[in-house]
Amino acid sequence: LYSYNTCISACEATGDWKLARDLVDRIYAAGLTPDTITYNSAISTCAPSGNVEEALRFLDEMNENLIRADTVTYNACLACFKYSKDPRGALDFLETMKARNIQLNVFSYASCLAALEHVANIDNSMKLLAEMKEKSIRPNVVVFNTIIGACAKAKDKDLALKIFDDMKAADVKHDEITYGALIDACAKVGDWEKAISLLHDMVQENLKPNLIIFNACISACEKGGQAFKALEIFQNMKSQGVTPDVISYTACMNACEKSGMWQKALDFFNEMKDEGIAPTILTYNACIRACAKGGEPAKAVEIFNSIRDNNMSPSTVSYNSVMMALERGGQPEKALEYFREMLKSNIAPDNLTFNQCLKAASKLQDADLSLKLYGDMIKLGLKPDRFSFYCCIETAAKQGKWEEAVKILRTMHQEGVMPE
RNA sequence: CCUUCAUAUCCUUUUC
Repeated sequence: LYSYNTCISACEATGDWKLARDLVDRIYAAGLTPDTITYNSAISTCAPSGNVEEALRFLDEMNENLIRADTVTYNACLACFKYSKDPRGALDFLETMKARNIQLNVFSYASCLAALEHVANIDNSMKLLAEMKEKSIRPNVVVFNTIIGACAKAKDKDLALKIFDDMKAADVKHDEITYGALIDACAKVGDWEKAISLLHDMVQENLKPNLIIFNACISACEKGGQAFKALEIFQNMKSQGVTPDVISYTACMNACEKSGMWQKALDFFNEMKDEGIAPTILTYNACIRACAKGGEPAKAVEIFNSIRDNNMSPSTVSYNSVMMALERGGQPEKALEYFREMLKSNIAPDNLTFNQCLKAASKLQDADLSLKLYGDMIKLGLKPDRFSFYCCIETAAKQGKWEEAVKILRTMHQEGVMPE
């Protein structure tokens, strides 16, 4: 049984819950009885894919077979919500745990906080923190780090820094991850100076900046429009023996592109390939956008096509980016061709895709097209925003159709979209 | 610290 459990545990790294399922069945087939650890491990394999259904199936199976489900079991289930379709379900599950008299611990709250990070507002996280206090469960470094991470996602840098102070006041020792989350909070609002100052702080405290820390700093400089600072950090990390990865390169490329140095962005692209680092789809997208900004639509198309040559699929953003390049290059018809190709390839268009098309329709002065696109957006459940309406109005305006323009303005009001 | 639970880093449109 110990051997089986070890194997099941190994499935977590790859998130292979099917294999875990098979191994559990084999335990029974071998005439053995799985224990709590077997199921706890099996449930954990469902976390990377956010497969809550399968996790709960394992939990039910435990109950049917009278295998005791403990706090770790329930915590493992909670962790499955993070990447599920409904991460907020973690809150309900926490209530289920209470109702079933499962003893909550710091892991329960940390898992729940991690699940909420991407979807909820920070108030929810703060409530959970308060609840821990009530229950005399002391928040640990992971709990604080997770909350700081949530502040970063919500672009609330000040709250992130305040939590950091609270953490110190509570005598909870911070670590590299704390700094990583704090620097990310600065990055998200483009405060590159604070990000770099935090980098220095951690060095002072004898915490060694790792790859993620440097990458977050590069991103902070990029967002703050400081391309040269970003490149400086890129050099610094190398001289400190930290090898840049694909994220470092992609972040640098974005920094270059944002500052108008699109050739430099492409240089990075070539350099990373020379280093034997495989680009991700995000890297390709950064390249395409650099070409778009540089007024090189042909190059953008070339790189777009090379995505498939490298056995990857263009993403929605890839299409949006290549369409942007073509539009900027004065080829709106060609941009629309890519839109059609996108639909054929079953890549889901998003709001930006449609806005891009509406912009093309405006350039082509094609009011019928813009009307059709508007209808398609609604059909697909996408919400036209101010820019979508703006394009429609512009198209009507170019054709002197003022009545049509006024009509669109009214629709806009009805839809609750505020005009500028 | 060796069978089971939680945390940080990269991409897209804005009137002229």
